[in-house]
Amino acid sequence: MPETVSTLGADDALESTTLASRTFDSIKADIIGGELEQGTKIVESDLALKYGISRGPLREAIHRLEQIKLIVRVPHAGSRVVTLDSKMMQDIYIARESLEGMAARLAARLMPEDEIRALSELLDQHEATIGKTDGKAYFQREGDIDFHYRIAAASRNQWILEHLNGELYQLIRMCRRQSGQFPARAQTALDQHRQIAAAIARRDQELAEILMRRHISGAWEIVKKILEDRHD
Amino acid sequence: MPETVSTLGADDALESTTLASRTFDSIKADIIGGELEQGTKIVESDLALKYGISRGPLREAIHRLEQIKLIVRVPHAGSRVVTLDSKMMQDIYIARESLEGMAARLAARLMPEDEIRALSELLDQHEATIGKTDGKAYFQREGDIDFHYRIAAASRNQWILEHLNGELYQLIRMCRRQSGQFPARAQTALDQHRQIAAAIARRDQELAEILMRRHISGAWEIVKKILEDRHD
DNA sequence: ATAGCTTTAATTGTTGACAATTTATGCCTG
DNA sequence: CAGGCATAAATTGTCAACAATTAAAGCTAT
Repeated sequence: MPETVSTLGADDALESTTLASRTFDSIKADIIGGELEQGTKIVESDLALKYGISRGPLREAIHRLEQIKLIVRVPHAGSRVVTLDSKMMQDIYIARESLEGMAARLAARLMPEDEIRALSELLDQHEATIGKTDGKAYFQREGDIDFHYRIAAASRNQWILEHLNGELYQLIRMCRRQSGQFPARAQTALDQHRQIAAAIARRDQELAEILMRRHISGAWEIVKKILEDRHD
Repeated sequence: MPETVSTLGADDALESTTLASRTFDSIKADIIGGELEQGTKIVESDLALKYGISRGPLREAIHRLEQIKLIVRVPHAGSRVVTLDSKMMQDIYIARESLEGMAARLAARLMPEDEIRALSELLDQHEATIGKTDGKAYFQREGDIDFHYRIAAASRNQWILEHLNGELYQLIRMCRRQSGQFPARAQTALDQHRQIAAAIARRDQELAEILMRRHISGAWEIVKKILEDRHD
């Protein structure tokens, strides 16, 4: 089992510096993991008790979760776990298409050769994983995010990186959990990843951006279809 | 003096529902306006006293300002007003180019006819303003943001709209204040706005996106040059 | 005189109590 | 019996005191 989750940098830091920060991570994990179901009412006193802290830091955690759009909050009324409807998912995928397309363009210009090599090796690992596990969904997905994360990081654009990694990828994880498994797409995705990596290696900015955008909008079309089929 | 600031939706709500929210708006205005200079150390007790509230809501305001990147905060050490260096500005303009390009594409697809007409009338007002005031900088700038805001809104993409309006436009305002005036560009910008509006009216998604991206990357080139000339 | 350690002050993180607002309950009236 | 007003409960917003951590000042030793 290859250790491809190393560069993720999201679920680390459980031993963080502050109570609010740790609680933020915990709740985030609970929401993404599904322990806290979508639409659940968040009651500050209850959660404070549950996580064994006082309401102060908990409020801070909630506010940060609101910024990430994992929680919606109406003043004086309370907050609930976000419920992802089709429209919101579409908005997220479109924003991601735009930002990651630009990231791929920048990566083609700026990614150093050794990182490009490492990216290629990562895709080799993915191919091996697909062969072995017949597309065991979980690792595929984390591997997919790992690929996208590396390109975002290679853009050397702090704003884009933070918003992809801190916000959009979390929501994408939730979208995927909601729309269930689609292991058939594993090989297709890998092929597209290879093409994108090749464009970056060739320093073809234009193509890298186009391929990335096509890759993501394609992913959205799949998710969209699944959601439509379900609601009939 | 035409009232073109109506659709802005940013500096409104001084009579908001909660203390933290009002304070957030006040501090934000003070930072953008320059009363709180870049790099200023933020001391919670001092600010709480200055704004006449307790540290609780003030902390919430600070955290929100941190999310918007108007304040940088290191745990246990304190927070300062952000200092915009050239790299950060570039990151912001690039992110904006990506997102607004996509917004323009979506607007070309989705903007209703009456909004397109209103957009055109807005540009007429801008032209009149340029003629009358010989490019009085302030109104030009707010007018410019007004134009861009309408397109972002027309994208009907909540994520993009919130992040442009809530985060990037504020930072752009700071960038502009820092790089000083350049009234010569007023007519150029207006021409480009006209072309973008025309592409949207023609429902030409591809062209609308390309023109918007060119418009913004051009704006960055100007700002960049000013910053370089200054530091020599 | 300076480098490094110790002690002190300033600032942030956390807590529990209090005030304001909203939502739910129940009573009264038409 | 239904609708609306008044009251009560629950929940969020705000405050001021306390604990923990970091930055600064002062001191000693080389």
